[in-house]
Amino acid sequence: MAAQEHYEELARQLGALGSIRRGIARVLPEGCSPATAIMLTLLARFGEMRMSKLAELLEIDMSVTSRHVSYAAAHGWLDRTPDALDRRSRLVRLTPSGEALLDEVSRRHAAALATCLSDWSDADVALLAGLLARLRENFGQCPPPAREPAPGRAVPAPAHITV
Amino acid sequence: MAAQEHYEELARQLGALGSIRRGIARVLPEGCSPATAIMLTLLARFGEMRMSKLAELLEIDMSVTSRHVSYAAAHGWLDRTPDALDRRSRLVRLTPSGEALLDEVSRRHAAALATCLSDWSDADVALLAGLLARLRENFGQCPPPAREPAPGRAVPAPAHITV
DNA sequence: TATTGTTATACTCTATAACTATA
DNA sequence: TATAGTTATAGAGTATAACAATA
Repeated sequence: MAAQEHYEELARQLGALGSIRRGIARVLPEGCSPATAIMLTLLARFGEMRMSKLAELLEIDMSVTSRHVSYAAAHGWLDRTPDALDRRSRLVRLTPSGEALLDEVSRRHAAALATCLSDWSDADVALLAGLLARLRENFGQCPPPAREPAPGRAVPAPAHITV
Repeated sequence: MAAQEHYEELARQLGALGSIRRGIARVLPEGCSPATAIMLTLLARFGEMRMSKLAELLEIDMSVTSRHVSYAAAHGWLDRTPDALDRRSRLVRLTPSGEALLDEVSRRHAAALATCLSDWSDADVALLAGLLARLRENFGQCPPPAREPAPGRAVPAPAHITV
C-alpha cells in the first residue's frame, strides 16, 4: 500500500467520524452543545480573551462565535465585560458556573470513552490524541485550497431532485 | 498524566475536528458533499445494497439516507432498481459516472492531505487512519448512553438569549 | 476609512414523525 | 400487523452580508 492509498484511507476515516461526534455529544449535560463545550475549554485553557481571539481559536467565523457566546452568557457560563482599551471590544471570561460545567463535561467525556475504549491501552489513547493534535496543527498552517471546478464532463446540478 | 486526562484530551481533540472536516470538504468537486462522498465510497467497497443496509453502514437514519441517495441519483452517480424479491425495497448501485466521481474525490483527498501533511511519514498517516478505524469500530459496538439530566444546581435554559 | 462585534438570512446535515406501498 | 422507503418539519452548526459603534 503506497502513500496515496494511506492518504485516501485517512480522508475516509476523518469523513466517517460523524457518528462518533454525535455519540460524544449525547453524553453532554442538557443545554451544553459540543460547540459550547469546546468554547468553554478554550476559555479555561487560555483565560480571558476578546471575541475575535476566541473565533480564531475555534476556527469558525466571528458571527457564529458571537451567537455561541451569547448563548453561554445567557446560561451564566461566561461573562462579557467591555474592554477599557478598545471600546469596540468585549472580553470573554469563564464564570465559576462555567468552570463547574466544564468539570462535569470532562467527567462525562472520560466516562464515555472509558466505556467504549475499555480495551485500549493508556498509551494508545494518548497516541491517538497526540496524532489528532498534530493533524489539527498542520491543517491550521495549511492554506485553505480554493474549490476547483469539476473536471471533465461536469455534472450540472438538477433544478429539482426527482424521485 | 493519568488515563482520565488522556480520555479528556482525546474527547477535546475529537470535538475540535470540525475545521479539518470543513477543510477536506472544500476540495471536493462541485455538487459532491462529504455525505455524498462517503456514501459512494461505501457502494464502491461493498457493492449493490438495499437502502436500509446503506443507512446502517452510514450510521445515519434511513430518512437522511433516502435524501442523499435521491440527490446522488439525480446527478447520475448511482442507480436505484426495484428488488424483485421484495418490492418494498430498492437496490442501490454505483454507476460508471459515480465511479469516475469517486476516483476524482480520492485524488483530491490525497492531494490535499499530501500538501498539509508533508512532514508526516507514511507510517504515521497509516497509524492515524488505523486508530480512527479502531475507534469507530469500538464506538459502533458501544451502546449509545442515554443523556443524563444536568447534575447539582442545573441551569435552566433561558426563554430568550439576551445580549 | 478600517475594525469589532451583532444580527438576518441561507445552506448543510441530522432526527422524529407521519405517510404509502408491500409483506 | 410489521417493514421498506419517502417526505415534512424541526434543530444544530456554519458562512455571507448588512449593520452599528468605535478607532
